[in-house]
Amino acid sequence: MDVQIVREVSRDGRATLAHLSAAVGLSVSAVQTRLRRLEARGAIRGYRAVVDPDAVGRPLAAFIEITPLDPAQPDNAPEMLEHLDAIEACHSIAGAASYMLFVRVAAPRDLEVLIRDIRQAASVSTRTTVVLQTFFENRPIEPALTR
Amino acid sequence: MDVQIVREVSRDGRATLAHLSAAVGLSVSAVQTRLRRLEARGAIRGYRAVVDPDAVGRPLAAFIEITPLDPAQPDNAPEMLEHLDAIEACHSIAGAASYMLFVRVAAPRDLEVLIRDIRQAASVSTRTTVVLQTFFENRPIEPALTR
DNA sequence: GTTGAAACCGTACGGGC
DNA sequence: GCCCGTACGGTTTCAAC
Repeated sequence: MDVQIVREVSRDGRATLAHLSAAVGLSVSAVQTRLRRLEARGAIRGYRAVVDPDAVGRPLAAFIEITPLDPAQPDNAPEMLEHLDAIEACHSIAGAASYMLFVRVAAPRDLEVLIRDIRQAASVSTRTTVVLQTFFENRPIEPALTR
Repeated sequence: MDVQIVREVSRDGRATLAHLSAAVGLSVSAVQTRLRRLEARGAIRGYRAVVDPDAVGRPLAAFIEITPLDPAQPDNAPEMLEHLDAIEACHSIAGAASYMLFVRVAAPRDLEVLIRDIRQAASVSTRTTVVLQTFFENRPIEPALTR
């Protein structure tokens, strides 16, 4: 039941309780209680408008792999990079590099500036892969069937 | 003005028109007109609940780079892969590989199955990088300052 | 862009299972 | 514990300006 609510609200974040109620076959009140609980437990972290990057002046996306220059140093790259608003995501990864970033900028020269900022802010080397075309992204997460 | 509305609604996708109206200093109706126009023009593509991947049984994320086995063949990998709901994003990239995927699964063995499915569906070789920890992701896109 | 009125929705509360 | 129904205040909608 909760799974179905999550699915609906992750497809349409502005769906009304009445609509959700119709979709899952519960009363509005019951849906509201479940939704509030899902939000309180952190299963639903919030709601976002999905924005077209081109429309807000960030048509160029890239992946940036990051490797600390001195592996002996304590490494707090994520905190050092958080203030750069071009960085949309930051993961630590298994592999040659330590972190994988996903970034969006307006133009190639902004990417150059960003890479320089990243290197300076976190004392790291970088390896950048430019995105040529995005076929799809941010697809709603389907609750996994396997338990 | 539109920029400010986009920023607000991308931080809180369920913000009411009344709240947006207060935030940008326009009447509720004016905000509604602008919001409808932004949606119609595709600047706002939709609204999503931000779901905790752990809570829906997909705690394991990975990047998968994809290279066609036969570069001479016409390549329609994205269409071939669209039906796999573990794939959250699919970009074509500049670099050694042709595509970069971002995927979420329940456990390592599901990743194994997924990689096999991808290889078969699209006749490609893959290179997978497991995500160890996500510091942040899906941060709201700030409209770029530079024009 | 604005105002205003009607329809709709979110919320809290009472009660039943 | 979970669910439903109702009533009220806030919200969305759409007309006229």
